[in-house]
Formats: sequence, C-alpha cells, structure tokens
Amino acid sequence: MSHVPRISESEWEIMKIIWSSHPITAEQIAAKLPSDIEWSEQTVRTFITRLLKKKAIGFNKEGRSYHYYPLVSEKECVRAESQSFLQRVFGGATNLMMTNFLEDAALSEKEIEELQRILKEKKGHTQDKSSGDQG
Amino acid sequence: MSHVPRISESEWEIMKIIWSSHPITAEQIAAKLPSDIEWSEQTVRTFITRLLKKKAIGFNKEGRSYHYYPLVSEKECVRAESQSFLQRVFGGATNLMMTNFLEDAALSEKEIEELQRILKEKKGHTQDKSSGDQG
DNA sequence: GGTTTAAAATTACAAATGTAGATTTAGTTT
DNA sequence: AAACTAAATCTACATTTGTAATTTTAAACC
Repeated sequence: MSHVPRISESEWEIMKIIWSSHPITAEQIAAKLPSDIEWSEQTVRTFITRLLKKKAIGFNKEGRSYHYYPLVSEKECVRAESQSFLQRVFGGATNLMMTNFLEDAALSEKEIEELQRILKEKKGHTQDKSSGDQG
Repeated sequence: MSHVPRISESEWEIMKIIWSSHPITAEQIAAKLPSDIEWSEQTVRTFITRLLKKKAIGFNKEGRSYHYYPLVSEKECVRAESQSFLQRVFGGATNLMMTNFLEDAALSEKEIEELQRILKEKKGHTQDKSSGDQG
C-alpha cells in the first residue's frame, strides 16, 4: 500500500537488481548491471541516493557501507508501471494491449500454452470487472 | 521506419488525438482532450510545438492557423513504447508480462475469447520470430 | 490600408532525469 | 591515535518535461 513513487528508467535498472538480491551494497549493484549499461560508479550511487530520497529503498549501515533493500515491492511497482503504460498507450484497454502484444510477440508453444491455461482458468471463474483497487 | 522520437506522457495525449483525427488545429486538439486533463490553451500549444520540433508531427498552413498531422504512425509509436516498457519492467519477457497482466486484468468473457482465438491461431502457425525489426 | 485579433513564436521557470566530479566522513589499518 | 581510503554526501550542469505568460506576426475585417 502507500503509493509507489515514480521510478525513472535508469532507476528501474537499480531497483530490479535490488529486488533480485538484497541486502546489497552500491558496489554489488554496479557489478550486477547488465553489460550494455555503462554508468560510472558515481552515477550508480546518484540513482541509489535518489531512490532513497523517494523512499523506494532503505538501508542498514554495515561497517563503512550501506546495505540497501527495497521499501516498495516489485509487485506494486510493476503494477503501477503497467497501469501507467496501459493508460498512456492504450487508453486503459487491456485486451487491446494484449492483442497488440500478441500480434508482435514471438512466443514458444509452451508459452502460448501457459497463456491458454491462464485464460481458461480465468474464464472458469467468470470474473466480475467491478472493483479494481484493493487496500 | 526511421526511429520514432521519444514521446512524453503529456505529448502522448496530443498524439492520440492527432492520430485519431487529422489534419487538426491546435484549438480542436485542445477541445478533444479528455475532461480530466486541464491544460491551458498555451500548454497544449507548447506540447504541439515540441512535437513539431521532434518531427513527430507536421503541419500545413491554412489561413491563420496550422493544420497538424502525424509524421510518425501510431503503430510504430505504440510498438516502440511497448518494447521500452517490456524491456524496462519485464526484462523483455513477453510471456512474463502477459501472465502478469492477466493476473490483474478484469476481462469479459468476450475479451477472453478473443485472446483465446488469437492464441489458437498463433499456435497453429507455430510462429517463428522473424518479421523484421528488433535487435 | 489600417485596425483588430487570433494564432504562432519567444521566453520563463521549476522539477525530474541523466551523468558525474569534488568533498567530506568515518571505518580500517598500522 | 594518526593515516589511509573507500563509501557517502554535496555540488554541478545540461536536457527533458510540465506548465504557462508575454510578445510578435499575419490573416481578417471594416
């Protein structure tokens, strides 16, 4: 709950690493960045500082360095970002977005089957689309 | 083709209107904005100017006003934005994104059926991930 | 052709973002 | 305890974005 802060593109890279493994130091974060990203050590630390300021992460002091951990869950950030994207690009129409992605997507048999399974399950439940927000 | 310019959140609102109906004047764009958006006329014109500078739109002078039209297609912008989102939030894993959306989505029977139909078709074709772009 | 006036162009300004260098601080080491 | 040094903090600066007011320009009208 509480509303998730706005996380920029660069900050997302940091967050993904922190979610995937924490507590974690700035140095370790820098080391885990994908190789196509070439930020100086300082740049990484700047993004970390901004995420602290946004209360997206916290830290525990451990010796001379900080060990960072998430304060917002990946789930809620993914959800917020997804909603924002869905709204901005597809005016909120989930199925429109889905069909668009499917048009382009190169999915394996197995992946298609998984989606089919989920859809089947959803259909069974005959979902009611009223309340969207929970908290 | 050619690469699509980066379109900000506010600019997307303008672009959606221009795509949906063009040529169109600044005034008409302002009038078509969703009611929950409350921008001054000047703000709308600023966004239009920025889109011009980015070569996302062009115009024809018609009397005292400009009639704007898109220079980039909705399709390619949606695609670019989708790829960016997919990459940023799901590390590029389409099926992960799909399952995530499906978990949350409130879809009607009909919408589910449409997705099922598309998936079935895709499966039949046992699609290979060719089709052009993407690095 | 001069006046009116709406539209465009210019200017403004704060916040966010990308990118990092310089400085301070406080563990660690001797 | 002083020195060393890695990590944190502070400062910097250009670009993008959100949000508009002010000024200029040129079409329309009388």
